[in-house]
Amino acid sequence: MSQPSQVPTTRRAAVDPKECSITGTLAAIGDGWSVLVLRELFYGVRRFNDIQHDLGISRSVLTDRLARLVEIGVARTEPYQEPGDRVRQQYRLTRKGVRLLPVLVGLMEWGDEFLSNGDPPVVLEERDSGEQVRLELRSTSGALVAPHQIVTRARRRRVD
Amino acid sequence: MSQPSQVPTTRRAAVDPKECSITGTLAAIGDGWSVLVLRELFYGVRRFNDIQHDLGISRSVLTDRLARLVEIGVARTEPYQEPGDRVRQQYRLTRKGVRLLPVLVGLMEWGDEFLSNGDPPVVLEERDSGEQVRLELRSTSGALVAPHQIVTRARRRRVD
DNA sequence: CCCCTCAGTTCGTACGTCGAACTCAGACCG
DNA sequence: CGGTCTGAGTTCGACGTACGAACTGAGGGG
Repeated sequence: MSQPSQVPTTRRAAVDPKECSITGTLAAIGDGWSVLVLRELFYGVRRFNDIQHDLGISRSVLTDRLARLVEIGVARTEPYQEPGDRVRQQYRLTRKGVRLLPVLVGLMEWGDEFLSNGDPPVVLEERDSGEQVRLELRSTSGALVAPHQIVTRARRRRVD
Repeated sequence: MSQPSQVPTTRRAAVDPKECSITGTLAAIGDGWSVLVLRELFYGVRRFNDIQHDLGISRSVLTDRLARLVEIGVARTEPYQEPGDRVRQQYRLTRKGVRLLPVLVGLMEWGDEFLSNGDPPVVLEERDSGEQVRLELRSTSGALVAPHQIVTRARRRRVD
């Protein structure tokens, strides 16, 4: 630690707030509807009307969000054809979108703990084993880390 | 799986979208500014003006967000007194707020990977060991789980 | 007594979101 | 060939929320 262990009232962050990836990620998908659209895509809902129905989102906003998600490479369109119907487009997560899953899981676990009284409405399981999947903070040595044991450090530090 | 292994175009989610903790969590803290305020609190920035300065958020919105975070129990006020100044209030995370850390870490790691080209501006370390901390999806047996190996299952299933 | 700082509050403007209605393309029906 | 259905958007006016800038209020210092 660069500071003595008494931490009465820090004035500024040790980290330049501009240089934090959280800001960028939020700018990309931080809007509440985008996250819910991503959740739908992860759940396997891929069609415009189905997503719109599930979320109760306005169609214009859904159009905008889907376009944005495609634009930033988190989702992609894919043609499909129902028998006896014309070709239409559906939406699927890309690898880049799948990588957002930990965020969704984090939101879910927090809600499970504090909003659903530990009775999760939805559980995540590993496809093959059927074992439950959870999110964990671990150090490089593989040990579990409690949140309050974590400190931040700027890689490219700026001198104010 | 309840469906055959060909998954051409699912129509609806296997999970009732209303019964997902993601919705509730987003309703609580899903607004973009709330997340950034939480980040500031996690970084150790505790004072109104400092947060406002760092984020460039409007003062009225910051007042509102801090009040909401306190109301839902994610942050709390705490008096402090600078020498030769009167007592003022600052804001700190509660345990409930600290439990949101995995969400913040998830956002950060995604941004590190896709927005900063793998060159993270900020790293998380375990306080004592100095080892880097990462977020991992693991099954109950402790094995790492790849995102695409995960399936969802509703605990209280509704019959449509 | 005036001025300073910090922590908000107030206010008018501007932008985002909403529901409802409309458009468009293709397939089917008779 | 005309009418209708469906999915996927687009358009539009009303409303709500966020914004910056200015103001308030409490206490300390010169």
